[in-house]
Amino acid sequence: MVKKARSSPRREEALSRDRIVEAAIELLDGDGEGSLTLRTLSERLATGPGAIYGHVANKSDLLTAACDTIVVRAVATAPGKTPQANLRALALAMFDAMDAHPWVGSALIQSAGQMPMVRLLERIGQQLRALRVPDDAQWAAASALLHYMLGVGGQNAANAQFARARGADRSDFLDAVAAAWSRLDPAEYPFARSVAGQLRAHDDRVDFLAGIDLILRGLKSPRGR
Amino acid sequence: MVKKARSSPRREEALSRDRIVEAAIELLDGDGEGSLTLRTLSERLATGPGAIYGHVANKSDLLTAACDTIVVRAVATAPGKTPQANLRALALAMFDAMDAHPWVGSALIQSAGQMPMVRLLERIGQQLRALRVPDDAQWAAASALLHYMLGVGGQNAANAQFARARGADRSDFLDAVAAAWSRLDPAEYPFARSVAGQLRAHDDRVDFLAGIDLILRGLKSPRGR
DNA sequence: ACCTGAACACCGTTCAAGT
DNA sequence: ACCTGAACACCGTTCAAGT
Repeated sequence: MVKKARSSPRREEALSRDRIVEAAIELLDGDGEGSLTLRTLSERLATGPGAIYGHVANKSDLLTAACDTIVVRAVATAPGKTPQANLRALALAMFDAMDAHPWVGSALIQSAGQMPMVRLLERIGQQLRALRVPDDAQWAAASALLHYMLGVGGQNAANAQFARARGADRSDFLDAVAAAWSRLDPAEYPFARSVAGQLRAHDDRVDFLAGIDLILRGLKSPRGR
Repeated sequence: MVKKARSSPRREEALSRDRIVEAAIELLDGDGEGSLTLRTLSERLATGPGAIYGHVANKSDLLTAACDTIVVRAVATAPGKTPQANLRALALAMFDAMDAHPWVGSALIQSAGQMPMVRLLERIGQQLRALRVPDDAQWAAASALLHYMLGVGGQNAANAQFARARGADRSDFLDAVAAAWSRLDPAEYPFARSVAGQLRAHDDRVDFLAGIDLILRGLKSPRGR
């Protein structure tokens, strides 16, 4: 927790991309998305802001690299017995990663078409092949699963940042949302109001998996109207 | 296209929240997410940056309000014959809105728990009730549909911004992504590589609807393993 | 009461100067 | 070759001063 104890914290190890990314993850995990600044980062690395650009193209590249580090760990789950089990395990691993590192959700969305997203898409696609999903249905299925995960992750990240900005924790945030939804016009917002009361009781992790299962069920049922 | 023709462009109409939001939308649509600045906005409104804070709490509030304006229009679709038809129409209206205004996707994700998102959730929930989805399954279904839409929208927004940053259009961007995916290790990324070639041929709108239909199919099929 | 716009406290990024 | 850190061109936001 001590921030600058030593007056001349000369670096022992040389600056490297890995060390920079690692420090960025620590910053993001510790104090949220807003705390990652080229200045705070270079301070933590005991260097100047310019030095970082020797190893990283720009801030966006850095964020994608940090995100990729987390995703690599998350998708490296032990293979299960069935493709369904693998998909569920992958989904839960990603949920847990995005829950532990709330900034990953938004970084993942921002990294459209780049490595972290491709890793995820690849794992999903491979399990769909193992599930013997027809070739012409694989893309739609993979895309649905991927975008669903991205949506949940992005929303999770927004919630976390919103709560942090108000100095509140997740629980206070949910209370505030539930209260706001309860104040909506009953004639116009019956569903939101009915859901508001249950908002607090829900387990996001269970809900997330229920969404995955819903999509997987759709995959097994016959196509066409 | 002329930016400052008159030297003293005195405002005719008084400043109002609506006029500010309207100008913000024009800026966002015209030059992308990065172009919305309190300074550019106040310039366009022929006032100082401070004046805007009399009608809008902060930039985040402004972005949410702009997003809400678009969402209100999009969800106001004529009722169809069946709940399924309504859900598909709602999904397509949202896709078209997020396609025409690429910044809406990220604004929607950022506005966690606030009006634009609630409007969407409410429309989805009402159709699920009409579909006679059991009470205890409504939340999971609504959440899956909502998060899927958010994921696609967010990804769309990221693509658009990425392409704009490179001065490329959507087509160039897709070419670059397809080329990058084709360069991946065939042993490790068979799925991404197989999909890379088709990337250009896909119609995002059709794919989006396919995802919605996949979730709806899952809803109709029996639960449990 | 509302607007104005200079000022504050930041950003990401660059690049001459150092080692 | 690599690091340093001042400097540049911006941000969102505030607030004394004006009307």
